[in-house]
This record gives sequence, structure tokens and C-alpha cells, in this order.
Amino acid sequence: MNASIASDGSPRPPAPPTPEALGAGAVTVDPAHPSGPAEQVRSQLAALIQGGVLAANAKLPTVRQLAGDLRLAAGTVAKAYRELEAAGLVRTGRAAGTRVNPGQGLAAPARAEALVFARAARAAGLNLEQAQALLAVGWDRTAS
Amino acid sequence: MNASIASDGSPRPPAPPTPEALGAGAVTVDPAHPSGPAEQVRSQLAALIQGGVLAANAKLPTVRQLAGDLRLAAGTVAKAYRELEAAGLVRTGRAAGTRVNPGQGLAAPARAEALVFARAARAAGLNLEQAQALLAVGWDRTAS
DNA sequence: CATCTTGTATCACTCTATTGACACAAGGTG
DNA sequence: CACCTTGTGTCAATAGAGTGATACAAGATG
Repeated sequence: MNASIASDGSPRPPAPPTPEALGAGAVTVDPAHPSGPAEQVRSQLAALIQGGVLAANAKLPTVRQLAGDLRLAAGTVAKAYRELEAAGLVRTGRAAGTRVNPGQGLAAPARAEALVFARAARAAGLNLEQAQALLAVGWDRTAS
Repeated sequence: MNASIASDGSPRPPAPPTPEALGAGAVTVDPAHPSGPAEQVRSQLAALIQGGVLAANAKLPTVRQLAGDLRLAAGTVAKAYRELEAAGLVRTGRAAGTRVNPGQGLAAPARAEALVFARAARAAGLNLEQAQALLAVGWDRTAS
């Protein structure tokens, strides 16, 4: 669609998710996942932040809001937020809520390379877990 | 090194790990990891199999051997092996032990793409968790 | 066939994560 | 300043994963 092409020909990134959108599907919790709920929330939010989807100073939903949306205890979401803050990805404040810290998106060339690999893996019929397995093996292989 | 270059100029893959090597470092368990020990063993072995590092019919260490090497309970390794078998990656047999099923390595072009991305991510100064985060975001983005 | 190998099953216990509810305290707003 | 917003802390209970040891049973080997 031309509507998704900027004037310089590069594709427009999708609009960043609102706080409501995070609990409405952008972040999900699968009870069958090997990691627990807190870790699933943490890692998905971290990915959105580092991948540039959640921009600097973007507001995250309140602990209670996200917990309600994801059907989790508030303390569980609070744990995920605490860990994001400990990692420097967000800052939290009473009354002010939680916001993304500036400068947490990773370098754009690496993000573009991730897209290339994701497309190739999909084209080869892999699922995400398999793609991640290949990355892990490739990571070991490129250690030297 | 020329010794690692095949006669057609392509790099030689490293030798596949022996059963002993799996418990001696090729597979590791980090108690601080968000996933539990069984899942860490399962996912690392799955990656080695799908990444072609463990070849068809390669023998895995016995449950007791790997458990001892990784300082886990045997039942925990047995759980990982059961899940690998349920996924069709391995076959287990009393007395015969556990072997990799043929045909479980994923397509070589996708593996090569994973290497390219791993190198690019390392060159950008990312760690593996960050690279996996970018892959997850890229995966969502290429869903259409 | 006898013996050995090795995965599977079982057990009581320990540990950890999560839960739902409530209270407190730090900030923000009008 | 009063009131509201929102993260943090606490609690007892629950659920699930892992533990180490043991026994059983299915296969493999000589």
C-alpha cells in the first residue's frame, strides 16, 4: 500500500501500541509456556522496547490495568516492571506510572537484519521457536 | 585455518559433540535462568538437533549420565528427553538409550541466515537475549 | 538363557512462583 | 492543601517443578 510508504520510499513502521493495546494482545501470557507469567511479561515488554516498538517516554499501562487485562495478580506485573526498571529499560513513579527510558531501542541495522532473518525463517516454514533455536546455535558458532 | 576449509572452499562444520561432550559444556544449566532445568536441557538439545549439530542417529548420553554431569535429578533429564521424543526429535529405547531421529535438522539456507544474523547482532554489540528479542519483534512484524 | 543397560514410574519432601486482598507511601493534579 | 493515582510491600495459601532414592520393566548383548 502506498499509504504505508514514506515519501523517501522506506516503509512506515506501524504506530506504537497504546497502553491499552499492550494488555489487549500486544503482550500475551500463555499458561503452558515454560517461563512463568512474570517472565513472559518482562521479556515481551523488553522486546518491544529494544525493538523500537515502544518509543522513548512511552507510557506503560498501570500495574493493576495490565494485571486485569492479562488476568494476572498485580504483584506479578509489578515484578516484571521492577525487573525492567532494574535493567534500565523503564522508570517507574508513584502516580506518574511507568515510562520507557530514552535510548533503549537497539541499533537499527541489527533490527533490520532481524527482519531479514525472520522473513527467511518464515519462508523456510519454520516457527518462532525453531528460528530461535537456530539463532542460539548460530550464536555459539560465532563466538570466536 | 586451511585445515577447516573443505576442498570446495566452504568452511567445515565443527565435529558433532559426543555424548560426553553434551554434559561437559555443550549443554549447560543456569539456576538463575527464568526457565527451569528441564526446559533448559530440552531447548538446548532441540537447538543442537534442529541446527544440525547433532546428526541423525547420534546417541545422547544416558539420563543418569547427563543428570550427573549437569548436577540434576535423573527425573529432570528424563523429562527433557520425554519432551524431545514427544516432539519427534529423538527416539528412546530401554538399553538402547536415546538417539536423534533422522531428518530433524532444519533447512540449511535458514541456518545460514541465522549465522548471518548472529554475526550482525554480535557486530552491533548485542547479547543473545537482545538478539532473540529483536527476532521476536521481527517475527510479529512479518506475520502478514 | 543370564546378565547388563537404561528409560520409566513412584514417593515424600523441598523450594519457588503466583495468587488475591489489603495497606502504605510516594507523587501528581487542581 | 485535599484528593486522587499508582507503585511497593506484606500475608497465608496454593500450585507446580525439581529432588534423591528406589524399584520396575523393556531391550540389548554375549
